[in-house]
Amino acid sequence: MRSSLVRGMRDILPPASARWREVEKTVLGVLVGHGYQEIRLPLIEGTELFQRGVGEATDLVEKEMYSLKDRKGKDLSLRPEGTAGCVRACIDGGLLRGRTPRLWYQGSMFRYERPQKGRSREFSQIGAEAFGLPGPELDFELVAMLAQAFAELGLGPFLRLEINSIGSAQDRERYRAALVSYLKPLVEELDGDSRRRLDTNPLRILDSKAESTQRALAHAPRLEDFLNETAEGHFAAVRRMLDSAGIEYRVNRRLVRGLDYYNDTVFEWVTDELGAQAQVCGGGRYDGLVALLGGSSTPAAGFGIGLDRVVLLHEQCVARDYAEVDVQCVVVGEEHLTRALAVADELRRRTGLRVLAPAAGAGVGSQLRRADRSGALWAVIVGGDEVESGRISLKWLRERKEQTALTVDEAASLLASSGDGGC
RNA sequence: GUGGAUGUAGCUCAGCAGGUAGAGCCCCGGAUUGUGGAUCCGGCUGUCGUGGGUUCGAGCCCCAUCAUCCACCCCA
Repeated sequence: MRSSLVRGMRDILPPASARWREVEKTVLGVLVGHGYQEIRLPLIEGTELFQRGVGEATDLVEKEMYSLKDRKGKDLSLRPEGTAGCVRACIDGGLLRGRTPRLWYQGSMFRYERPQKGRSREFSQIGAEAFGLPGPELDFELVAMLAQAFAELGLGPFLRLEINSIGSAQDRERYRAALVSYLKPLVEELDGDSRRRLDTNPLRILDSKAESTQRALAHAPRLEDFLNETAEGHFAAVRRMLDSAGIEYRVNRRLVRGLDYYNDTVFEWVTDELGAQAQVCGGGRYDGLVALLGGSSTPAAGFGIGLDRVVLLHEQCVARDYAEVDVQCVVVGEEHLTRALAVADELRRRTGLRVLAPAAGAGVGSQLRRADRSGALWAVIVGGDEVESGRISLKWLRERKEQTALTVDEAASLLASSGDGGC
């Protein structure tokens, strides 16, 4: 019996992997350019980290975690998101003492959900988290980096930024009470999920898609009326900065996050191109989380980018041909294989290009056909004529140029001035 | 977790009152014995998702199962 891929997992094969590389490189370039440093985190954490950090009542913790017991019975979980683990690591590593680290990480997250396009059980995120900065300029910085990254990827026209402020925990507590007492008499009109949430997580009712629920919410109290002055001022400042930077956004007063740790500014990037899996990025401020997880009270904010969805969108919206190599070395006659290998090696070292070694045993025609298909820009031919004259033949595969005989040295400097080595 | 659709070659798909599998693309070779892309010629490729059942006979019918997709849900 042939073994098969586990449900909800996915392989990323070439050439799709090249696209992943490009997306990752672009996003990370922006983060690094803003002074964010890499932090590497474990895939497994104690289950209670997520229960406390993300929130007991969230769907994520309630029913989507890959949880297991190790051999001594300790409760562990594969990370379903990155923020809690990052905060834990910062506390453990003493990173927050008198410093304001800006960090990025990338890697797999795991959630046990029904798989769909854009939603697999293992998925990849790039996350950024910044600590110790209470001001609105951090919220702005995070959003601005995302706007830049998405623009560089050519995805600007397909994405929309939505932002909101959900105030402090106290604000939400007061609002929650008001919302519940407003909805209680209307219970009959709510959909099943929303009814359950009335007790567990009433704010999530706000972004229910059920029509009857949205009707029932028509005259509900509004969260923005419950925000304290500081939260109002903070949100206004963030918006001013976005305005003056020319970053477009929509204030969505119904936007609430599914994870409990957020406060004040929250945001999402959404697209209409991916069906139901519309959200490609989400984030916000979480000033209370560090203290909640046992560190000293530290303001913080961050985001997570759903890379699978961004890559999917990129695939749909940005045409690309990813070449496998830059130069294909072609050998004519097996007796010249050693020479050809040496040429390939020298070109590799001198140019930094991707140079594919020659395949002995195949005819010149088929070697060139493969070179053509691989997307290589050049073929370098080594055979009897070349060995005799002490040169190689350089052939342009994508341009109308005459094939020329050059010394390896000349070829190397010519090639070095073009191309960037692929990845 | 709920509801629905779909699984045939590497890819896109055809196949029919149930009679034992086909096309295009791809790939390989040749025309052109040291030159790719176009054209022409030839060739290779299948547990018909898996297991069971009905039948003389199942890709097609029935049951189960697995996977994918869509919506719900959930989030990134």
